[in-house]
Amino acid sequence: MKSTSTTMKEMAKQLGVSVSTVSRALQNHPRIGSRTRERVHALAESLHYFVNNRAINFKNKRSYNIGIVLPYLTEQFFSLALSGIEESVSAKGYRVLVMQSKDDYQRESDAITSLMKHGVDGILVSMASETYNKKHFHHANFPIPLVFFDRVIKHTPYSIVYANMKDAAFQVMEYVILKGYKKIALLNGPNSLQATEDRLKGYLEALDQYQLPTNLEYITNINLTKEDTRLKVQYLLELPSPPEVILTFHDYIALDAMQVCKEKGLKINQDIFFASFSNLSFCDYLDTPPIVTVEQFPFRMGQQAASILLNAIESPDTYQPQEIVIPCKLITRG
Amino acid sequence: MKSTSTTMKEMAKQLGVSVSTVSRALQNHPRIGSRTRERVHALAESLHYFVNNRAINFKNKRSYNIGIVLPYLTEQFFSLALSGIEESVSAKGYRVLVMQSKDDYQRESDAITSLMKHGVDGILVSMASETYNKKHFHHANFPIPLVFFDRVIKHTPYSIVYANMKDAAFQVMEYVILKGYKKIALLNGPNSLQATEDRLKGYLEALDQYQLPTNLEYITNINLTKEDTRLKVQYLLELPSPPEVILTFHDYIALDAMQVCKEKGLKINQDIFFASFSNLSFCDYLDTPPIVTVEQFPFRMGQQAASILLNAIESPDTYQPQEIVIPCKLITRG
DNA sequence: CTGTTAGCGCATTCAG
DNA sequence: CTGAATGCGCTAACAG
Repeated sequence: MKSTSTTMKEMAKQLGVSVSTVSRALQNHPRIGSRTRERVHALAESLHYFVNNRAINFKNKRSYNIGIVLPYLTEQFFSLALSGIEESVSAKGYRVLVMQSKDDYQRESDAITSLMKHGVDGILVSMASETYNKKHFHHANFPIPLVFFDRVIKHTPYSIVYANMKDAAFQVMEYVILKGYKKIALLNGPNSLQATEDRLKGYLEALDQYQLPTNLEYITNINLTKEDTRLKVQYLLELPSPPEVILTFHDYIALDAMQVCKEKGLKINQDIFFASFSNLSFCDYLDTPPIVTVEQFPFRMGQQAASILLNAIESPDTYQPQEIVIPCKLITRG
Repeated sequence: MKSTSTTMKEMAKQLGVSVSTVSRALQNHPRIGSRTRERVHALAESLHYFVNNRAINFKNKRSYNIGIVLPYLTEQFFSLALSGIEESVSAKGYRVLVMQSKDDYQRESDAITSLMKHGVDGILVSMASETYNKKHFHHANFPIPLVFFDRVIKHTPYSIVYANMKDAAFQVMEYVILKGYKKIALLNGPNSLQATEDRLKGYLEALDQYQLPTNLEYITNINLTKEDTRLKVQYLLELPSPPEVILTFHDYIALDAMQVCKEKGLKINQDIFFASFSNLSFCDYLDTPPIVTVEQFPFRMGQQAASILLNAIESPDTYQPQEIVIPCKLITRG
């Protein structure tokens, strides 16, 4: 008894009128007899009729669905961004289709294809860290608009929204250097990410500007897994001259790195210090948080990206891909 | 130049064949000339043709979209559950449409309506705390299957998946009582939630079983906002005989409650203790975490709920609403 | 092996 | 004021 939903057709039949009459009655079209309108409405009510928006959208080649592809829903940064996106688009009558790439190229590519075939009106992407090949985006842009946020590709025909991480990295370093530390390691992300490059640039620029030596042993990359973090922190701690401060890719990494240090008997914010990015809310509850971090405003970033995408969807003729750089805010603790 | 995507119709015209031939060629139908098939595939390739799945789904009255309505994407519990849902359904070719109710009745009701009209294949809901009226769910069940998770309504025709919070509350209390504490307050959630009632039952049962007096002053409800938490914690601390332990609705609340205590000069896990629910990952990084909490397995809960829903969608004839109670696991610290 | 027809649910011409 | 016809993109039953 797969009770299928009521259609206009059935109602038309029951009332002995045409489908177009039912359609007009339902949308309170001016040129409809009030008598007929009443009858249609009454029947619709009793049959619990509700429109099949998919039919309408299908006809209009619109879905009012926005696709989102991001690495992990469980990372606070992304769930905040998603929340901003959802808030923005739902206010304009759109819905959000989320897919996780889990930092995997194939999953990301499949997700994009799936969204395209399904006919979303636009796509928002924060790239997987393992995405070196960017082909899967290129066939996606037409005819569906695509906007990158946070993990973006620069110099492409797409709009991008991201935080100025080079500047942020510089500021963080500046803060640490002015605190008097000289041996500062960088636990950076994977090289496939623009954000990794930007952090490195800011890091190097700060060392340069404050005339500190660049020690290549202090610069290391991780693939964002816990295991790799552990490995690289151990490596740093076992250097002949271990760092005083570790600048980590973001707060999650800092937390795991801290664990490793604690296991080695080091006291955080005493024997070793951390600087970081992201300003995740739970750091406020820590007794030994990173001494400095960066607020990247993921919620706002999501809203911005969504707003650009909606604009691209609703005014395709005047739309020009744009690049929005969100300034970061330094958060210092002691 | 709103470049609309290529259709089979166009390709058929270009090749001088019928649309059905193109359709068959594309899906490698057995009864098609290999010559024709090649030509069609070649053209499809060069035109970057991809199927419009919406047309197919529309025809088949399926969307392969699952709607999710939950309070907040930013709460770790829900993002974990969503992650489990996304993982389960995407493995079976479904996509996930998320909407946040923000614990608001109207938003929740609108979300459900929007999803229904849009024609999702099924809906997963974790109820808004302000949802007292349950009407909006009832018209939703036909013809779309609906499954509640975590914040469920018992005794309804819907499937429900939830953690056994009464049992969990009892176990937490038992642990606290056996530690020797007698003055235990309950900072419970809003009464609209089943989980609130369950926690209260477990709390009372434990007091009863261990023959401790029930002090009504120790039992208080909050609406899950930071402000209300602050208010109620202050109330508890100002009682003539303040509690030694506060059992909070979940870890987020515990964190905020701890802040209030710290501001009053109390030392956590010394002057006052906390017990809680949820076992959020960041608590592992705290120096003074709740002494006991409950792992509710939100990821698995999401998976379970998704699997029941998919089953309801794919085998509607044999589907029977079911009630899955996920056992919790006590996490003790110190 | 291939073309013709019908239809999914609806809005929208165009005719009365 | 209302009905008939058309089409959105595609598949499938029915004919050849």
